[in-house]
Amino acid sequence: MKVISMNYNFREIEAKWQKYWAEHETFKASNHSDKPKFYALSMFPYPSGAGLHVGHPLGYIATDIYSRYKRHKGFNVLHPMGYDSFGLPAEQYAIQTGQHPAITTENNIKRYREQLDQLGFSFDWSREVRTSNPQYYKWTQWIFIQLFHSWYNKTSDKAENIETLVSVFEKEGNANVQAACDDDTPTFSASEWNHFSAKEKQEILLKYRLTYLADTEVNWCPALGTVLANDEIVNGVSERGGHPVIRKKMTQWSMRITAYAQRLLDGLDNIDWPQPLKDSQTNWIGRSEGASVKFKVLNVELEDENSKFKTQNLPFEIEVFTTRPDTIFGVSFMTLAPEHELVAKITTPAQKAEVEAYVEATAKRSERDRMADVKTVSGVFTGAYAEHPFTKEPIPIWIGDYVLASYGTGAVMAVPCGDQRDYDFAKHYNIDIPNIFEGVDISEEAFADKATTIIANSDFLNGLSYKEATKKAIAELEKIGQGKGKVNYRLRDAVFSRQRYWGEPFPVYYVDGMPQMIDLEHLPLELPEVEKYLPTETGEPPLGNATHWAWDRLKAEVVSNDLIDNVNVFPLELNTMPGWAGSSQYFNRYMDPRNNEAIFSKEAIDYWQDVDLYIGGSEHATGHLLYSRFWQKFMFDMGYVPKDEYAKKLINQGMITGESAFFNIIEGRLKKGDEEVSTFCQIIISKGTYDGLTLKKGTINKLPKPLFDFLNERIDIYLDFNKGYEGYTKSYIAFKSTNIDVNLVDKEQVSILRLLENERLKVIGNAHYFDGEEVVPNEKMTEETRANVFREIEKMSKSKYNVVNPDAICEEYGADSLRLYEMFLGPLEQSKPWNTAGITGVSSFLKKLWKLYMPFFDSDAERSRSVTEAEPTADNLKTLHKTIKKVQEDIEHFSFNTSVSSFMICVNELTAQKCTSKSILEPLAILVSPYAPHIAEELWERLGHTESIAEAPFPKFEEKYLVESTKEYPISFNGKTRFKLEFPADMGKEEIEAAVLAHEKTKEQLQGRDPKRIIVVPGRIVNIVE
RNA sequence: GCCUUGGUGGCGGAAUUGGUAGACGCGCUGGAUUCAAAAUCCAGUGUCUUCGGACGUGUGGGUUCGAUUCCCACCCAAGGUACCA
Repeated sequence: MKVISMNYNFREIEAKWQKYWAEHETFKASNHSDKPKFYALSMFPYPSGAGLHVGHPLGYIATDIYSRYKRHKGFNVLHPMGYDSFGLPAEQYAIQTGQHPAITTENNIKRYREQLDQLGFSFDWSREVRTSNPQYYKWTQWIFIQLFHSWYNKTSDKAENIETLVSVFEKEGNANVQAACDDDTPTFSASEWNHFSAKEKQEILLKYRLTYLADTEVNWCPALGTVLANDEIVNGVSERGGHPVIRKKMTQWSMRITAYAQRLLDGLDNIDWPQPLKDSQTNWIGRSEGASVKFKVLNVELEDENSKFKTQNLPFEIEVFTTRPDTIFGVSFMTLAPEHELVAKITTPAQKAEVEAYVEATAKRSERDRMADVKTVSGVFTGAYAEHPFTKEPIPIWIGDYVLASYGTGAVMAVPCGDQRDYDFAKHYNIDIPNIFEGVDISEEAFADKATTIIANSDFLNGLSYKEATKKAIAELEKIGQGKGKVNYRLRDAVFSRQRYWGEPFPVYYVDGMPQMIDLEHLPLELPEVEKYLPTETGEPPLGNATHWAWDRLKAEVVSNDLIDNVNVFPLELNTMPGWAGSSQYFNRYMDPRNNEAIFSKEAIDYWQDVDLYIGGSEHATGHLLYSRFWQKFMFDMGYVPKDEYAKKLINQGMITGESAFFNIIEGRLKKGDEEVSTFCQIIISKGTYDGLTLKKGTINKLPKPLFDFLNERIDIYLDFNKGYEGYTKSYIAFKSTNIDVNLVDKEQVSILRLLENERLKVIGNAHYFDGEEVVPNEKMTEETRANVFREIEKMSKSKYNVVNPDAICEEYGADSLRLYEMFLGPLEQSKPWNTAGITGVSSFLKKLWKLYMPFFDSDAERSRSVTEAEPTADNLKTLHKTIKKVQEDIEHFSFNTSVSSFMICVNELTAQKCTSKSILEPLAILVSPYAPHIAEELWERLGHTESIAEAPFPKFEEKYLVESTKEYPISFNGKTRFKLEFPADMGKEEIEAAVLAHEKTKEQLQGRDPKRIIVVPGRIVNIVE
C-alpha cells in the first residue's frame, strides 16, 4: 500500500467520492418505494454572475445533513436542486452587452454547478429544473391558463371552473353570486346576461377570473422600465438599483390573491414555520375587523347663503371602513384621499382652486416623499358636508394625503378623540374634537386604548365597552341601512405583468382587445428572439421588438407580425411574467420533472405529497413564500395536489455576515474659512489612536507630537511646491477608510505597499504609517511594512469587498472541513460572522478522526485484524453511545453546531482511550457521514465495505452503556457550588443528606452554624440553606 | 412608532423539564519537537484577589432552597413593517 494513502489527503478523497456518487447515481430518488418518503428542499438559487460565497451553502449544507441522516434512518429521500433562472441581472447584462440572457444564464449555471459539486451535496441531479427552460415554463403557462379559467366561489370557499359561473349567470344572473370579483362589477339578470355580446360577456368574466386583465394603479419604475411588486420596493425605491418608483395606471395582468386572504391567514396555524415569518405574512395580509359605514353627502349649493344647511341629499355617498364603529358619535369630519373619485364631484366652487392645487401637488409627490414626511399635517376643505347617520348633523369633508387611496375605500370617518392622526389633523385645522370617552382627558392626545374604553356622549352607546358598543353600533347601522360589519384586508391583488424580456411569455393573444388563451396542446409558447432587450421606441415592452410574435389560430403557431389580420392571425401579449411565477410550483415539479404530459403525474404527487423540510432565507417571507402558498391552495382546489400547504416545516437559515476591514486615516489639509484643500498627505493610524482623538478634525497642533511633527513638515514641503495658500491654517481630518479587500488581509495586517497594485486602493498605498511611536514615511517602507486593520461586521457582498469564496476554502481545507465549519459557526437560524481563521479547529478534528482509523490501513492483515477486532471497553461504548444520542437529538432539533462539538469530544475521548475497535469505529463513521460525507465514505471503504455508506443504518442508541454506578454530586450552599462529593447512583435522599452533613468540608463551610434546610435532588444536586 | 428575534470570556458559541455557567473551537501565554518555519503534541487561559476567597450570563426589581433559564420594568442591537382608518 502506498504511503500517501496513510495520510488524510482530502483532495484525493473528495474527488474520488464525488465521482463515485455521480457515476453510481447514489442519490437518485425513486417515485416507487416501500420505504417511507422524505422530501427535503433548499430554496433554489438565482444563478448570479458573482458565483457562490460562503454564506450561500449554509442552508444547503443543513438540508444535505438532514437528507443524509434520513437515508441512514431508512427513508426514501427526495433532495433536488435547480435554478430560478429568469431574472433581471441577466437581462440588464444583455442590455449592456447584447449577449443573450440565455447564454449568460447558462454560463452562470455551469459555474454554480461546479461550486455545488465540490461541496459534496447529495442532490438528485437527474431532477434538476430551470425556470427559464421551455419544458419547465410550459407548466408555468399551464397554471396561468388554469387560473384564467377559474373564479372564486365564496359560498363553497374555493376556486371553481369559470363554466360553473357562466351557467349560474345564464340561469339567474349574478345577484346571488358570492364571488371574489372586482369592486365595479355591475349587477345583471339572466336575461341581461344572455343578451350581452360575446365581448361584453368576456369583459364581465374578467372581473371574476383568478388571473385577470385590468387597469391598475401600479408601481412604475421609469429607470428599470417596468412595474414592480410591493415587495420589490424598499423604502419607496426599487429593491434592485434603488431607483424611484411612481404610481401609474396601466393595463396589467393581476392575480386575485385577495380571494385567498383568509385561507392564507388560517393556513399559518397548520404549518411549522418560524414565528417571525408567520408574523410578517400576517401583517402583509393585514386583516382588520370593523364596519363599513355609508355617509350621505349633503347638498352643498346653498352653503354660501349663510342659511341653515339644506338637507336635500345629493346622490352621493361616501363609504368608509372603520375598525372603531363604537366611536361613531365622535366623528367631527371626514377625510378623503386626494385621488378619491368623489373629490371632483363634491368640491364647492369656492374651494375648487385650492382643492385642485392640493390634488395636483399630491400627485406630483413621489411615494418616497409622502412616506418620508409623516409628521407634516396637510389637507384642504372641500366645502362639502356629509350627514352623520345618527345625529343627522353636517360633517365637513376634507381631503388629506394621510388617507391612502389604496387602502379600504380611500376615505375615513375621522374621530379625533380616538385616533392620533385624526387628532393632529383636527388640531392643525381647528376642527372640533368632541370627547366620547368617559373619564378620559383628551386635551393633549387622542385616546386609542380599546380595553379601557367606556363610551359617553353617544346616545344609545353610552356606558358601553368597546366590544358592546361596536356590536350595537353595527346593529343600528344595519337597521338604517347605512352600514354593516366588514372584514378588510391590506393585501392587494398581485400585479403579474412585467415589461421585461427575460421572463415567461404569457400564453395569450388578443382578439378584438380581449385576451384569448392558447390551447394547452400548443404549449410552451417560447420566448421570441429580439434585436434589442430595451423597450420599443413607442414604449412597448421588449417583446414589442420581436418581428415574429403573432399567433396564427388556424396553424396554431407563432408567425410573423406582418401576417396579423385579426381574422386568423392575432397579436400576442408583449408582457412577461414576474420572477415569482416560476418559483411558485417548482417544489411540486421536482416530483416528476421530465413529464411532458402533465405538470406531474398523479402517482408522483400521491407518493411525495408535500415538502417535509424546506430551508431558505427569510427575505422571501412576503414574496415567494406567500405567492407559492396561494398557488398551492389553488392547485388544491382544482384537485391537482393533495395538500393545501406544500411545506410542513420551514427553517430560515441565518445570514453569514462578513468581517469588513478598514484603516483609520489622518489627512493633512489646508483650511481657510469654509474652504478646505487636501495636501494629499495621508497617514494610516491605529483604531486606538483614532479613538483617542478628541476631535476628528481641527488644526494640527491638536494632534499627538509625532503626528504633528510629521504633518507639519510634510505640509511645509507641500506649500513649497504649491503657491497661493497664504492665510490658510494647517489642519487635519481623521476618517475611516474605504473597505480594504479582505483577501489582502493576513492575520489582521495588510502590507501597505502592496495596496499600490490595487487600482481602488492606490491612494492608501501611498500613505504613511504611524505605528504608535513614530511615523514611517511611505518612501522608507518595504513590502514587509504592515498595518493593522480593524473589523466591522457587514452583510457579505461584493460591493463591500468582504466576500469569502468557498472554492479557496475547499482548496486549502477541503469540502468536509468547510461543511463542518459552516455548521460549527453557530445555530442555523441565527446570523453569524464569518472568520476563516477558525476553520483550523474542524480541520484538525478531521485529521484526528482519520488517525483513529490508522490500524485499518495496516498492510499486515494479520496484525491489523488482531487490533481492530478487539472487544470494545466500557469507556469506548459509553463514549460512542453518548455521541449517538447527542447527534441524533441534535439533527432532529436542527442543532447542527452542537453535534460538531460532540464529534470532537468523541474523537478526543476515543483517542485518549486508544480505541482501535471496529465495533466502535464503524458506527462512528456513519454518525459523521451526514456532516463530512467524503471522509466517512473513505473510512467506510477502508473498514472493508464495498457499498456506499449512504444507506448504512444509523447506529442504535442503547441506554445501558450510559448507566453510571456513582454520581458526583455538586454540594452547594445557598445555591453556590462549593465542592463535589461522589456517592453511589442508587443512594437514597436521607443517606445522602446524612453523608453530606457528616463530611468535613461541610462542617468547614458551615463553621458551626446550623443549616436551615437541606435540599437533595437525587441524581442532580445537594443544596444546603444556611 | 409597532411586530419579531437576540444580548453569556478577547472571539464564534455551549448549558435539551429551574439544578456544577463558560462545553467545543478560535485566539492568546508558556513548554516540547525543529538548524529554522509550518505542522504536531503537552500545560494554562471569565474577572478581581490580601491566594482565604469574592464577583460574574445587557440593567434594575421579583418568584424560588436554587434563575443564563420563569415573571415585571427598562436599555441596547439586528431583521421586518409603517400615515392601514
